[in-house]
Amino acid sequence: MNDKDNSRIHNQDKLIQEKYEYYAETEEPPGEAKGIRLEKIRNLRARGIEIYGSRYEKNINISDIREKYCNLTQGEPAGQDYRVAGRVMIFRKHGKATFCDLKDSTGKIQLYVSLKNIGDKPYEEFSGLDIGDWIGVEGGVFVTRTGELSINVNSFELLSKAIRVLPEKWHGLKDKELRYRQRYLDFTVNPDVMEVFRTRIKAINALREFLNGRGFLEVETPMLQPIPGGAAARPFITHHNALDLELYLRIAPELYLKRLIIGGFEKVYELNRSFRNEGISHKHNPEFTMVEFYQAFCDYRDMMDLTEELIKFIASKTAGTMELSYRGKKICLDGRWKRYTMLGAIEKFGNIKIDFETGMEDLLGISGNLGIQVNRDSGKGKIINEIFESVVEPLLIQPTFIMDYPIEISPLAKKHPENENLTERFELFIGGEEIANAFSELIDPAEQLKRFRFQVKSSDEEERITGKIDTDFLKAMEYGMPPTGGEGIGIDRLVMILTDSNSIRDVILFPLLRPEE
RNA sequence: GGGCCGUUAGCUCAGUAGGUAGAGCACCGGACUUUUAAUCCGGGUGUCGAAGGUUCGAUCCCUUCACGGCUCACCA
Repeated sequence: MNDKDNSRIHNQDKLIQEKYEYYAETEEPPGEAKGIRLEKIRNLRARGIEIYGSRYEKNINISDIREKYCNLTQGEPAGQDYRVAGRVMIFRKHGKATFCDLKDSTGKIQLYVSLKNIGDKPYEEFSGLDIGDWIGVEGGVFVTRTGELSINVNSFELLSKAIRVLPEKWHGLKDKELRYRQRYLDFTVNPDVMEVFRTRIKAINALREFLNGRGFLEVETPMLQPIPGGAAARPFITHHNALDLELYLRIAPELYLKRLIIGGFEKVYELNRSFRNEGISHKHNPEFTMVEFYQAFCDYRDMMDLTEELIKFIASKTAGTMELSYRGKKICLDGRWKRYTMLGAIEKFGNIKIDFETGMEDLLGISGNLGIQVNRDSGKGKIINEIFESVVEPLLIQPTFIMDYPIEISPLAKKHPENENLTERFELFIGGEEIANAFSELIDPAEQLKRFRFQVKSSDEEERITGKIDTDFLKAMEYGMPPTGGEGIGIDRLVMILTDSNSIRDVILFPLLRPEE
């Protein structure tokens, strides 16, 4: 051993010494297992073994091995060596031979490591590995006596050492809080979780593929907005120092996308993260993903057709089928989806015949009987919507469009030509959940101003704090906005349905949690 | 924000009519060259979420708090 090696080991020793102190002093007291592993690291380093390695030239994925050798039989040599890399998940030690499972991003495969094959010293080193360590191995593929496709390891390399212990192999990590807080562990030990997010990624790719294929342009508009608009929600407030400016995280990209339509873009979309400073539930995360798309010269009926095609396309690219299972219920996306007006749906599903001619006292009586808390100052439209949500919404398991929403809850939608109390707006429901919201956009700036004013007037104290009217948007509209169909789809909710997830947190990689302590 | 439930070993969970705890996996020591949650022998590694209170004595009973889950409300 030369001086250079000596000083390297000395430096490593010093480093691990510091590390040991770091864990001892700044973290929770190291449990025995971690203490033992730290001790182990010290020993490995004293022997000149680097425990945090660098690159490893792997030449195949585990899933590719499985695919390539699915027909390999016992005793038949595969005849070629491969280099794979991954994380050690479990050991089955048998004295002078060891089986273990190696996991990479594509799958798991069994390793067979025998003293006879790799030699005394490497075998001893391999025996010192822990569950959770990352290693690279080189060896040939074969099938064991029990029929398990395996790699007969000729040599291995430690790529990175785990000094914390992975959760249990059999039950995995169940504690939801730990799963969300330490998502990396969730992925490591609960393989289904990665599938959920692979589906999410596929759905988003399919969405882009579909919209790009239809000539929509993907754009990016401000997330920091001086006036948050496009939805009714409380925003997050932030501040720009240099401009000394109060800014808000967007609650929707709507008003900026419409500016683009005014500017001459004909079809645009934004796959956006929006932020709403409101309650957290199994359906709500403070930041969430949606797509908004706008198409000039269209109305809400065109958007309905487009939506139906879009969702079917996404389902075919993710689930690969039109039959979904969600919360124990079968959902069938095939065929033409049902379309009802809101008032028609209330009559059909609730056997309640109401409209805007119905007297206020009657409406209050009906909502009262349904146990709905209604503010007496609310307009008829709001009460009708409450009745709809209570009576109809939970029943809309199969994909269903509900059309013609009351004007007072639809400030950005065009007035219905046949009923001034309604708008050309629809929502799509699947599995009892609202998935999409769309309308023929209101393009008359004078009417828009009137609606904004009504919103501000009828909003409560809290909403009024940020209930400023976006006059810059109105100005844009005054230059002339073409008739446009616009829509928003909640991506998280859609993915929940595609993956049969009960909570939005199960489809968001890092859902917001209160920090520990 | 309201209601209900939970928090015990690294993980999954038992438990104590109040006498400071236990099982599987993981871990440590030993045996074992084709296992599949390998097996066999030996070893509990813990501030029982936190702080008060009651008590001779609290992980257990009471109060408050923290965090989480489910649910209702608001919203998408």
